[in-house]
Amino acid sequence: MDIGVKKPGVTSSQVAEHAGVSQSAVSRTFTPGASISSKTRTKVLASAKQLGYRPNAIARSLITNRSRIIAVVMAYLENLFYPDVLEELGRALAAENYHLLLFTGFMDRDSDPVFDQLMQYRVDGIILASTSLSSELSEECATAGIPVVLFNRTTERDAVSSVTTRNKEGGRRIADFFVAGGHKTFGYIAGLENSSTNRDRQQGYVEGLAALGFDTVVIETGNYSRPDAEAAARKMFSRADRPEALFVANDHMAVAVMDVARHEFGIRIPEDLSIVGYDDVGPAKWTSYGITSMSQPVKRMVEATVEILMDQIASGEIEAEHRILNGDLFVRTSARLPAAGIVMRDGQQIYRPKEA
Amino acid sequence: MDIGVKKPGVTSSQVAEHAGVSQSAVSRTFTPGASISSKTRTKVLASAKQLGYRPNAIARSLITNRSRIIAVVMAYLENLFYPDVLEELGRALAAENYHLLLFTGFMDRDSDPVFDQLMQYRVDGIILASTSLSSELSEECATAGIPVVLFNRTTERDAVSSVTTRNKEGGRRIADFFVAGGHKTFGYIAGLENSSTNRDRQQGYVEGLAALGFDTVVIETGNYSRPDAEAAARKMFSRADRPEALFVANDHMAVAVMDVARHEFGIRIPEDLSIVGYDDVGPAKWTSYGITSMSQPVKRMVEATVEILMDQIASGEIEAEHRILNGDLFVRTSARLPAAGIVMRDGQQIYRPKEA
DNA sequence: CGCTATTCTGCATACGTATGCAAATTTGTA
DNA sequence: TACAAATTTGCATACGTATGCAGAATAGCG
Repeated sequence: MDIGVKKPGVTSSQVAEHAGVSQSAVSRTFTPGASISSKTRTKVLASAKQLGYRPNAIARSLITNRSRIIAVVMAYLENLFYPDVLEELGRALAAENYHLLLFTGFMDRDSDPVFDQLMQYRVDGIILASTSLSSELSEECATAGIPVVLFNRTTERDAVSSVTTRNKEGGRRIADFFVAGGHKTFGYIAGLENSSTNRDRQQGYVEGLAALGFDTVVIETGNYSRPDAEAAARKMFSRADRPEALFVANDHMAVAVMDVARHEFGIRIPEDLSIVGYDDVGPAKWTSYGITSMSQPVKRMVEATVEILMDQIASGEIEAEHRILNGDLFVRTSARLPAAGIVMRDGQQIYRPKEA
Repeated sequence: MDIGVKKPGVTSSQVAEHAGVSQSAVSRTFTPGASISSKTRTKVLASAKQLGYRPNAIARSLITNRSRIIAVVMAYLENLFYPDVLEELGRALAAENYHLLLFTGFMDRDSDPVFDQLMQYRVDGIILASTSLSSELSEECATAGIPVVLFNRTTERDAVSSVTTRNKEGGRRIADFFVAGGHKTFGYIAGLENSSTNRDRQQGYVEGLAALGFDTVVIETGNYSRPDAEAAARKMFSRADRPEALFVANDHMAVAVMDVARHEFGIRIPEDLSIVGYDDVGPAKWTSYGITSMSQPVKRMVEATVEILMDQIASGEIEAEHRILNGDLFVRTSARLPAAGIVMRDGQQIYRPKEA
């Protein structure tokens, strides 16, 4: 069925003429807080409805110099953590009357074209949630004077805002948990080696173990990717010194690692091997996996992210702000339980070594 | 660190002045195919680079009446199928120099605000990939003269374009597969009852079974949601006439159903129960599940979607087009195997009852 | 070299809205 | 009723770019 050519679109001037007022009046009708009498307002609204008028956001942006668009850069969505974040971001931004321009589906490191697009649309803010290509891109954006928030990531120079959780403490808590469970040998499946999350989790874990008297940690790298994690798991489980406690840097990899352990090596979990993951994302909760996992509070992280952006947009001041939130170690069936320290909260078991 | 107030942004006029040419010349430099000598072009490009100029897409949109933005509406991203689609869409649209405005994170059925936003940004096209809120919204958009494509969904009145796979044939193939595997009793866990995918899959399945002489199919409804699917599974498995072959309307639910079957009811898969899903999405391939599943070719579906949109945008003609693609039944470990009909393709087992 | 045909260029204007300013209207008060 | 104060209104202009048009520059050709 052919509906024909694209309709021209109703303009404020047309509405003005139809309502017998000036174009300014129409504009003011649709500008909250503008000076307009309720009489003309209703008159305008009636005409607008009749003509099917909707303010042209493009034209508005041009004059206000505000696009009400936030760019979100996520290199990949394979790890369910990111779709979760995206969905929550959609909600939070919509509540603030902002919109979400998504940049995804490019694995390569050519951040320049992305940056170009961002700049061309004069986005009001940028959320960088991809683990790679953050550093250069964030520098560029900050230089351009656009508010940027790194999501679940930080950079060395902390000139750009970020929202993260206490990854180092998380790693340390997992070390505590393993040792409290009576484990003696430890392994780690690393994420992307140059990512801050991986660095912090690993450091906290290794330091935590060292503080408890365990100096050796067997390490393989899974690069936060499923195939790499499988390969890492195979190497890990083929070692003569296969550890009995294994921290996998995120749940996305932990799922793969568990599959390899059980179905390729016949390892029983948690009898032969304890596994702890990170993110507490969907599949971790599925009974087939039941992964004991450090949570990252997505909702609160998103709220903090949006809050920072809104503040910076409103004030025009780009003052780097770092929000660091707390997670909890949700205890399920993938790791041996310690004798003490497990408490209930909201019907879930979490590990709290000392009363906090 | 405070970088100060937002930079004003370099305009084409400033570049023009710096390069000693007119603003038109600058515009033409950045408009492919415009009439400009290579001499002035290089001059302009030099000045542009020096000043850090980037064309303002907002202003450009205002005059060309083309935003180069495609709106994508996805109610929820919990089912990994949709993040997959999103990632692929990101790639495909970027290749055409289009951008992706994402609307997600609203479960409620208030489609009107969404529609308002779409219209305000004068998007060049709309992709509706959420199973709910499609009908009304698509009507509205079509009336407004904006190209719309329904992704993985159709409506009764087929005035609006759509991209789907042969869901009815898929259901039928699954019926064939089950019967060929020697099953005698059959069940179905339904998706959203008013969705076209669910309707077609169910119809094909039931008709296929009937054609083979089996008239009773036990049905529970999971609404394409994980919690609902778990509840449906519990009801299904508590029945006296629990079927031995169960088609679950998508993999997202099938995973939940398998977990309930194994861990709550102690049902062995595939010894006691054969399960087949739909979508062939991530977790279906994980060894813990190994779901035999009808695939939907995401990449090709996305290509078709973008192609339709680009055609309609270029021609200005909104002629409803329906692309229906083929899927394959990927055979894994969740269902008993038939004696014949399984062939290898690209290292994967698929079910092809007759040579096609 | 002179003429025409072609390619480039700049001028002016348009896109649809927001907003400062001054005029017009309404409201409040004595 | 009369006047000041407060509110509302319309006018004009600006935002940054694209583009039709006419004139300027260049190329082509005998």
